[in-house]
Parts: sequence; C-alpha cells; structure tokens
Amino acid sequence: MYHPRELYPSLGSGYRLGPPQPGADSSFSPALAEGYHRYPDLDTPKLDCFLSGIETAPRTLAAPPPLPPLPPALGAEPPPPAPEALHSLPGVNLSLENRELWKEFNSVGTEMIITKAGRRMFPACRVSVTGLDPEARYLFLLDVVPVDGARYRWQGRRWEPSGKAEPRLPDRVYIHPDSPATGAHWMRQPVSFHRVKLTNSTLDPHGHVRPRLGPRDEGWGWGQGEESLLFLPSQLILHSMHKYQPRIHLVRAAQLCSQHWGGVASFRFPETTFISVTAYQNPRITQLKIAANPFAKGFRENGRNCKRERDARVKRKLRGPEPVATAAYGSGDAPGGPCDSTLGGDVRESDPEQAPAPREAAPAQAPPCGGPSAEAYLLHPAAFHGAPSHLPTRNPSFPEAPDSGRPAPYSAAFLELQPGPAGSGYPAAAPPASFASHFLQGGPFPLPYPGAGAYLDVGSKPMY
DNA sequence: TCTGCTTCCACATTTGAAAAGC
DNA sequence: AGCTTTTCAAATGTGGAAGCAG
Repeated sequence: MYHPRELYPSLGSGYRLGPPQPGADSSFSPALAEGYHRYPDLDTPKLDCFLSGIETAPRTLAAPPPLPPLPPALGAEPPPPAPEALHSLPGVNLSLENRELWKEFNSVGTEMIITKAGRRMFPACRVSVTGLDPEARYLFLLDVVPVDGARYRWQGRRWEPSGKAEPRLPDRVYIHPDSPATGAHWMRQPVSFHRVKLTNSTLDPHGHVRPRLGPRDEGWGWGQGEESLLFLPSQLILHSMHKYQPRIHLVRAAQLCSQHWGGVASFRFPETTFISVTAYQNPRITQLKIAANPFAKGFRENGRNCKRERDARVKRKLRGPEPVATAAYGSGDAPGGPCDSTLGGDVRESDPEQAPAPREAAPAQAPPCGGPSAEAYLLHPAAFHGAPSHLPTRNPSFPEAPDSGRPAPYSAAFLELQPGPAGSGYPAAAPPASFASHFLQGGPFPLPYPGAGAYLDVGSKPMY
C-alpha cells in the first residue's frame, strides 16, 4: 500500500484522506461525513471514479479531488508500481502476483487482442490478498475501464492518440467464479482472473439475462426469494484501439445477492494498463506473448508453427505433397511442461518463480464458473460502474502525447462505504429503491448513493 | 479509383478436460 | 476402481481477404 503523498506528489505533504471542508458543499451527507471519520487512519488514496455511477456528481467533495497519475505511458519506462485503492476494508491489501510479467509487457506497451468470440487476457490479473477476515465471505470482481478519452493508433514505433474515443459500451464486471468465498479461501492462494474474456461485440451471447437453472442452495450464494435471473458477464466489452485499465474489487458480502455490503475495497495496478486491438501492432508484444503464453508455444522458434517452419511448409506445398513428419516434430520438441493456463493463465514456463500455487478445486459451496456468481452484477451494477462513463467528456485536458509522462486528470468522485453501527458490518441506512431494472435498461445510474453502510436494496434478505 | 488502416476469418498447433478403453 | 489412451473443445498467433474512410 502506498501513501497518498507517494501517489500524488503534486498534492504536497498535507494531503490526507478526509471529509470535505465544512461549508464547502452543503449537500454533503452528514452520514457520509461521519463515515470519513470512521477510519481516521485509513491512509489509502481513494480510487477515483469508483462508484461514481451511484453518486451522479462529485458533490461529496468540498475541494477538487486529487488527480491520480495516469498509468505509465505505453512504451515508456514504467514508474514504480503504485496500486491505488479505495476501500472501507481496513487492513485489506492486494498485491499483483505476476507483476514482473506485467511490467515486462508494460515496458513495451501492453496490447490485448479482442475478438467477437472473446479473447482471454494475457497476462491475466493474478493477485494475492491479505488482511481479510477468514470467516467472512467476500466477492472478487474485475472490470476494465477506459483510461482516457482518446483513441490510439500505432505509429510504427509507439502508440499515439488519434482522435476522440468511441462512445462508451455497456459496462460489465467479471465476478470470480469462486465468489462468494471466505476470506480464508481467498487468502489461501493467489486469485486469478484468467478466464475473463475481452470482446468487441455488443451482441455476444455471454451477457444475457436468462432464467437461472442452478440450485438455490444458500451455500451457492443464493438468497431466499430472489429473482430467477442470471447475468453472465464472462466477457467484457471494449473498443479496439483504446487504452484500458483493469480494476479489482473486493466486496464483503455473505451472498452474491445480499443487500448488505460490509465494505468495499477497490484496487488498480498501473502496470496493467493495455490497449485493446484486433491484431497486434507492436511486433515486440507479439514476441513477448509467444514467449510467455503456453498456448502460443507452437509459434516459438523451435515450434512447428514458427515462421521458419511455416515458410518451409508453404514452399514444400508449392513443390508437391508434404512428406511424413519427421521425428524432429515429436512431442519432446516443445519446451516446458504442461500448460498452466487454467491455473494462472500467464505463467512463464521458464520462470519457476512465477508458477502459481496449486489451486484447490472450487469449494463445494462455490458456484460453477460463469454461473450464479454473475448475478451480483445484475443486482449491484451501480457499484461496479465507475468513472468510465464520464471520462471521454470530463477529461478534456488529457495530454496529447501519452509518452510525455505528464500525469493527466483522471476523475472525480470519491466515496467510502462504511460498515454499520457498532462495527456490525451492517448498514444503518434504509435501503434506496432497487436499481436492477434501471440497470437492465442499460442507462446511466442516477440513483442516489446508498449512504454510509453501502446498503443496497435488491429485494433479498440481509445476510449478516 | 486508390491507399491505408482496421477487422475478420481460416488455419495449424498446443493444451487440458472429459470420455472411452483396458 | 484405477490407469492409460483417445477425443474434443478451447486456446494461441499468423496471414490474407474484406470492409471502410478519406
């Protein structure tokens, strides 16, 4: 965890997390102000944008919010890792497990392929978490938000802004299939989001709301009397040639559909920014992907599908029928061990230190991959919708040249979710109106912030 | 019409999980 | 029941064709 002074040096040493100054904004909720005092030593910078979809305007801030630096310019030397967090889960910390790999990609300028069918991220986001309550249950979420309001183009040697960003696509969040699980479960081994896919298709079938077919056992995370709807955000929708930043959210909630959130922690790692593309632009990225991704083993220098071999096959094909494959193409030709993509998805075979801890099978109470875990997005969408919606229009001063290294304005709305009274983890405020229907219409989220305690009414029973 | 950029698709290969066989 | 082999779906980047805008 980094001190805000390290993250926002321009703010000077006087900066600290705190409530708005009295009189600066009369609309500031007393309950929320109280929430700021709840953790006077919570010295983590607030993740800008998070929950801005709930709070329609940054009116809870008296003074202009701090402006976190943008992720490092692609192709430039990355600054020291600085995970940024907004949270009301004191003591909870996240670290990027495969940071070295991410840094290696980031030093070149990470690109992520997006396809209509959906393409996995490589490297994947793999984090380890500490500081959770071993007995409490949490949800792990991942979303990807635009970094700025620009469209990019590859100029032969570097990425450069090239016009205004496309209109925003429907926001989605990927919910880790183990969710909800106990803190002990999450802390037992790294948490990998390697199954999440990126797509540029708004018509893909992996996000439809449909009747739920699974069991309603409470252990699966289903509450009583919930709507039988299931949302499957296994794919996140992105625009090509845009710069994005993955974010990881940790939500304390006993069930996916619990109306009570005991707290939220949100993290982003600057080295995980990437530009979405439909075809790789930077050949160095291609080489890195081939070298690091087990599924691309066939394209390595000693692989049968490497360029040299492919060219040779083409020549042979032109000359006549290809002879029977030689022993040189035997199974022992390929380097490395078994593909670990189902474990971590991004482990360099040549780097044993990057090997993930063996993951246990999903606990009995965990929902199947892509199953009921998705409903949290349906039922708590506003909490997942951060800054992206306003970025293209609210950051006119984004630097023209990303390689300039100059920090850019990033966002605006900061909120904290607070536990209920007496540290019960329960919200104190009455729930606002349900916003699920609003979400289904795909519109913005003008509903008011639920107030301290993050009491979100989704029509289910409290779990705590 | 031409050019350049971006997207799409078929391809060959590898991997892991599931099914089948012993 | 347990092990081995086979099958299949899903994953990868490549390269060329198609689509689009200027």
